[in-house]
Amino acid sequence: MAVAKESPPVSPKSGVDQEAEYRAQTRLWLRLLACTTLIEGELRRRFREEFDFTMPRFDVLAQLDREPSGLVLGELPKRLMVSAGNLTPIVDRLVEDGYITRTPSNLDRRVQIVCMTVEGRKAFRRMAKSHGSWLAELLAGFPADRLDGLTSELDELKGIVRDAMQKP
Amino acid sequence: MAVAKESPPVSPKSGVDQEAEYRAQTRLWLRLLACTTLIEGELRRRFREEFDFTMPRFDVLAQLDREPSGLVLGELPKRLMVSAGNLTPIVDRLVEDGYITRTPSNLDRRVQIVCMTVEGRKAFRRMAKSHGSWLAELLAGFPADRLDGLTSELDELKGIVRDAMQKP
DNA sequence: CTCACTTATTTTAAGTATAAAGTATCTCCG
DNA sequence: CGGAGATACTTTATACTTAAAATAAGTGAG
Repeated sequence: MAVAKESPPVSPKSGVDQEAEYRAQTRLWLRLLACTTLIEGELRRRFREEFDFTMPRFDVLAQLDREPSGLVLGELPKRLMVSAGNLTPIVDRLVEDGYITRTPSNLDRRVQIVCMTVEGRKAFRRMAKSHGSWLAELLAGFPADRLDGLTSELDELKGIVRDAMQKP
Repeated sequence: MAVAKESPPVSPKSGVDQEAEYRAQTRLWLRLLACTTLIEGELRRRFREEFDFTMPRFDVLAQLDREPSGLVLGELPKRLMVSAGNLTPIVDRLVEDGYITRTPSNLDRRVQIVCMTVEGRKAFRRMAKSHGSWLAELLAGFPADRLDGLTSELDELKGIVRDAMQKP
């Protein structure tokens, strides 16, 4: 089947161009990381100061807010892109603090259903409002008519990266 | 990984437009976060599998690689945008494992100079090479002629966010 | 039925992260 | 000088994170 000794490059770019593309890719990655770190850090700080709350806890509530009938616990790690083991103590504390309930399913005793409580929902809405205005404040300087364009590009990037991860 | 829904406007624009901008900002933030999480997770996984190494450790080496004469320890938290206390155990382990040295300055005994060892530099170069090709693999599908444009936009965004954080 | 498999969740070990308090050293004003 | 305050770094307490092992419950082939 294979004939050539050294498999020919998929894209026959010359060394210099390839080097340049490498650097451009690295720059993109570093910028992406810097932006996210910067915003995330600021949001985290404010969550802590204003509400004595953390972002992972908020993220769980955000998922449950749109599910009035609750969610199978196992759905959370998938949606939040975190490991299952990570979620256990976070959910524990949210239950303990009265924001959510955790009920075993009676169809399958391995499964648990998590559901926001009334107080949880109230607290979430209050925090979500602040979260939104903090974000608006941080991003205010970015031209409104270019928000969607940038979002699309990132969407595209996300799809590309996901595909690249799927293949092997 | 904050995931908020929408809430009322903040700046003195009116109604519908403001709502729309608000949602566009949230979408942008979620996409940014998703891209970074996705790429970071994959890079972390590979670092671990291939080199039994972590990204924070790699990041420290990356900073020291460009400083043949070493770096004042206090410079690291600034460059890496992490807290100083966080760095202590990471640097400890890198010293322990022989990748770097930590020497007290004799001009100011509070100050420490960290410097890569020969083996550290060798290990770093090997890992950096893989890091680069992993990134190239993940980003390969993104048009090379648009890399710089996206990077510029993120650069701009970073500046805007930083300014917004400065003001208060 | 039962034993191997699968699935849902928790536990554990190791590492990363922050904020805040602590220690040591330096600087400089009075 | 000498002590107040600044600076460099570490320690502590708490929380998040993953990978991998453990537990527990369902599923299905023989």
